[in-house]
Amino acid sequence: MPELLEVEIYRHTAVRSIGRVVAAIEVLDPFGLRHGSEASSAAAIAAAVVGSAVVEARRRGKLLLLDLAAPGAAVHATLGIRFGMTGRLLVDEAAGIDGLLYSSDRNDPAWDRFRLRFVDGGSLTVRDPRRLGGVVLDPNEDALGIDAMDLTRPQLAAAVKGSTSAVKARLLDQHRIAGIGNLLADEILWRAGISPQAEAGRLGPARVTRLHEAVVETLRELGERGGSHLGDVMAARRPGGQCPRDGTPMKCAQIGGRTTYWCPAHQR
DNA sequence: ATTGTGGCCTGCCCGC
DNA sequence: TGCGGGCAGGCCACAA
Repeated sequence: MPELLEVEIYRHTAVRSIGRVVAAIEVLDPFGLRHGSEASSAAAIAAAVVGSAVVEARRRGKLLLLDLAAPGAAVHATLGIRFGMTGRLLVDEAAGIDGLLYSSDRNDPAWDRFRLRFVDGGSLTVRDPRRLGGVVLDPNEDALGIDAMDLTRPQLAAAVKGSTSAVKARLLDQHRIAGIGNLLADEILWRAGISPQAEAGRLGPARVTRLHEAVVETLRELGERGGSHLGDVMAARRPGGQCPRDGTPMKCAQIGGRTTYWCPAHQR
């Protein structure tokens, strides 16, 4: 569920854990510890974090990063948290985001997958029904591209240059630009008036500029509104939906492996 | 190297 | 009411 905007909210929530020493970890599920080549064991995570304090809460794309240091010492470990499609973050049992769109308002403690217990009695919890998220010790942050919040026009131009794939697939490629998910991609392309199917490498300078402006504007505006699901095109992302700009029936197809909606009239 | 595909997981909604 | 199918805001391993 979370795209960059939601993970940024989680980061703000995680700031409340700064300065607090970890007493123990709880792995309530094999959650995430199976995750790919970067998988970490519960024992390795415990050894790295117990007795240390969270000193910084950072974010790169959709990856939340908690830096840990022993009292008076330098950072020696970083805990990376991925939220998959349905993960939430709770600190001291308060959810970072309430009333999520993607599923019901249920918010069941049975879905708790990972927890840091602090010596002050509080906690930081990852709650993830579908278990598509994960926790990794010292993740390779540079495997992710530039954070979409910091994206410059030249960086966007470099990200699409020479690619034969659909522009939407490029926007979703976390190795090049980190943080844009399926809903943000559809909103950005709708605002830019660019078809998600357009070949990335064939976008001219004017279209790259428009796309960059749409990225900046979309992140700012939807950030102010409070989430990736609050875009103008969201209501039209359904069978029978009509473009909010010109009333044209929206098209729907799988692009970049994800369900995509766009307006065939004004997105070219 | 790039690009596309299948699969991982579970909850929810729709139609029968 | 119960059940099956399809869908979901992500990402990884794998194949061509």
